[in-house]
Amino acid sequence: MITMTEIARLTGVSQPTVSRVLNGNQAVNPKIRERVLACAREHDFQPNVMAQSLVGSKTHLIGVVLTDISNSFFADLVKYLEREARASGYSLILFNTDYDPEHEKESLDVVRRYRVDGLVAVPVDERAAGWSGMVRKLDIPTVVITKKVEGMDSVYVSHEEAGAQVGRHFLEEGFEEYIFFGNTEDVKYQGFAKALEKKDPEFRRRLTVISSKKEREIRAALEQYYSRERKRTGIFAYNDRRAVQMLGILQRMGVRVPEEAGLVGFDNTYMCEFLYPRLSSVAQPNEEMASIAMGRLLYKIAHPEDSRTEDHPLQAKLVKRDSSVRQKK
Amino acid sequence: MITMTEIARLTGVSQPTVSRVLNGNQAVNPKIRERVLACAREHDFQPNVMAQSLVGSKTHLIGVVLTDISNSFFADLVKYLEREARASGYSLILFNTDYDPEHEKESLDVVRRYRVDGLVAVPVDERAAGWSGMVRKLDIPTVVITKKVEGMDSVYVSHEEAGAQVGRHFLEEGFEEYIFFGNTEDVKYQGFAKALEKKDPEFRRRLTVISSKKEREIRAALEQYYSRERKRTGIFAYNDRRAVQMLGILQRMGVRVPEEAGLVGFDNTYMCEFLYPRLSSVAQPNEEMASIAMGRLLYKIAHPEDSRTEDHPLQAKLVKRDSSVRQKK
DNA sequence: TTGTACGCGTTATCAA
DNA sequence: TTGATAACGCGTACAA
Repeated sequence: MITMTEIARLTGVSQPTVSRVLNGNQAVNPKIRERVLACAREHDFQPNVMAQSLVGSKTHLIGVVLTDISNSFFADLVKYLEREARASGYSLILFNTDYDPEHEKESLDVVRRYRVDGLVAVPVDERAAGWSGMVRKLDIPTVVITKKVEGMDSVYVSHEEAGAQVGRHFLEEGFEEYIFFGNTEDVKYQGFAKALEKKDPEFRRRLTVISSKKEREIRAALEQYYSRERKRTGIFAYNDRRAVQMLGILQRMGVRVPEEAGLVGFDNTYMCEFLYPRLSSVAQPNEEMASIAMGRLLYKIAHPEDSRTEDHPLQAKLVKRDSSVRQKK
Repeated sequence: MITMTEIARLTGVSQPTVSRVLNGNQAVNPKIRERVLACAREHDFQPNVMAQSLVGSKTHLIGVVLTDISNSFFADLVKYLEREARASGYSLILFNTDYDPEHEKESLDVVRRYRVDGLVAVPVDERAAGWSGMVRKLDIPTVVITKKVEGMDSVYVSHEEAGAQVGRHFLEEGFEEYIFFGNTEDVKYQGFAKALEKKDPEFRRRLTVISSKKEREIRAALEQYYSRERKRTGIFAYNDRRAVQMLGILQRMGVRVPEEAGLVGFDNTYMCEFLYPRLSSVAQPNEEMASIAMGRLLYKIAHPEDSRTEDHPLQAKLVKRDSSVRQKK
């Protein structure tokens, strides 16, 4: 691949002159300018970013370290992050930790080796011993996304409030028993439970939790659940994947949705609109989240002296659809 | 961030010695070795890849330029590509073209600027004037994935054969009328049509094509379709997204699946197993595809003198589920 | 307006 | 076994 020095040789000028022409900084003799530009175009010159960053100490790379790119929620996020980065002349170097702290550690090392200008991280477990210390020690402008980490810039959706929205929705719709499909350590669950408890201090007696991801076990749990007489049940699944799974199982069991069981998912993925019945789901503002995160990151890169830390809680929004709303008329 | 020169200063040796210690190449005085290693550990030294590549002319970067990361099929692919790359000490620099040739061109420029060691590409339109010329001119080891490009290494699934499988499946299951939901320029369609035509030269009279992505239009088309008496209809959707959409519409219309209409999707995404009825779909061997592509790419990087080009057509496999198979018993 | 000289952080080649 | 020294491709101060 052609270099500035090579172009300089071909056009009979010095390398810095070529640099000046190509960067359009200072004034140069129009004739030389043309000659150099022509030569550069002819050989399709592209500056070596590696060399540029070596001298300029800017790599124009943003490290993205996340847990699972195959999850369409994150894939979506990456798409928007890439768009924002590209618009500002940055590129993404991507790492998938697969929820493995080892991979995460490894990725952070590599990220440092590339001297990325900034880092967008979705931690495997932000509460794990030393995670935030580890990241802070990298000394790279960082924004945590989808999670809140104390003392670090975080852009996230309040899962607690989101869960509460679902709880309130269930109350409005007159559900009287509840199933949470997921892990109760999830903040979504906390908010959900709190909202319900507020109206009904004894709601836990009317709550069933299903955590398994295996169809057989889920089905068994549901069959046991339905082995007694039930009132209208509101089911909250911790993401759309699980919600679709749940919907399928309910349908196979012959439970009518939403008449007997209302269902709400999380992430508002494209299929919500397609399913029958259409699936209610909590929408996270993905594009906004990516945009704010990248905007904040670029600001931090541009203002390294500003060591303040910002918290960006965003609002999720429950999109109510047929799966949890009683048919009118 | 600490450098070798800095470590050299701190430990009172020369910088090349530090390099030797850290790379473990040549023998060095054990005492010095320890001293240097200790210092490196203490400051968590990570070599500057930019500097390394400047001299070594290897960046350990693989450029990934694809059309739409938010499509879970590609997201899945990226996950496996990343895994393979990581295993060989490479990292991914990711570009999302969003099906825009401008973005694609731009991405390829940036990829060159970073002097990536290899490129994995999903072209926006591999038949577009100059695409393959453009990529070839980059002079970077490249593997095209999911598409076949003459004269370039390609790893892909034969969509023609995949479509044919669906056609044969419809024949076996006794469908007598057909809907193709997608664009007829798609090779899937060609294979599908050919397979059916073989048995029934006049099958086109029994074929309806729906290309719109808008629910209203699709529904209108279906209503028109069902305005006359119909035999059992086999519907082939060009991907699972569309298949789910189609399924929802059919269910809303009260068309029974698979009794009145059989449905087959494409990509075999996770939800196929969850839906009711479970969705038949053509499975592409994603992991294998990523693994072969990356393997081939690494080979080409390691053997730049070998300019042969390899074609890797893989077999898709139709996974038959309830949505297209008559219930037994 | 242009060229010389230097430095960024490494690796590699020498000579010591 | 170690240390000078050059080189990679570029940007930038400085001198001309």
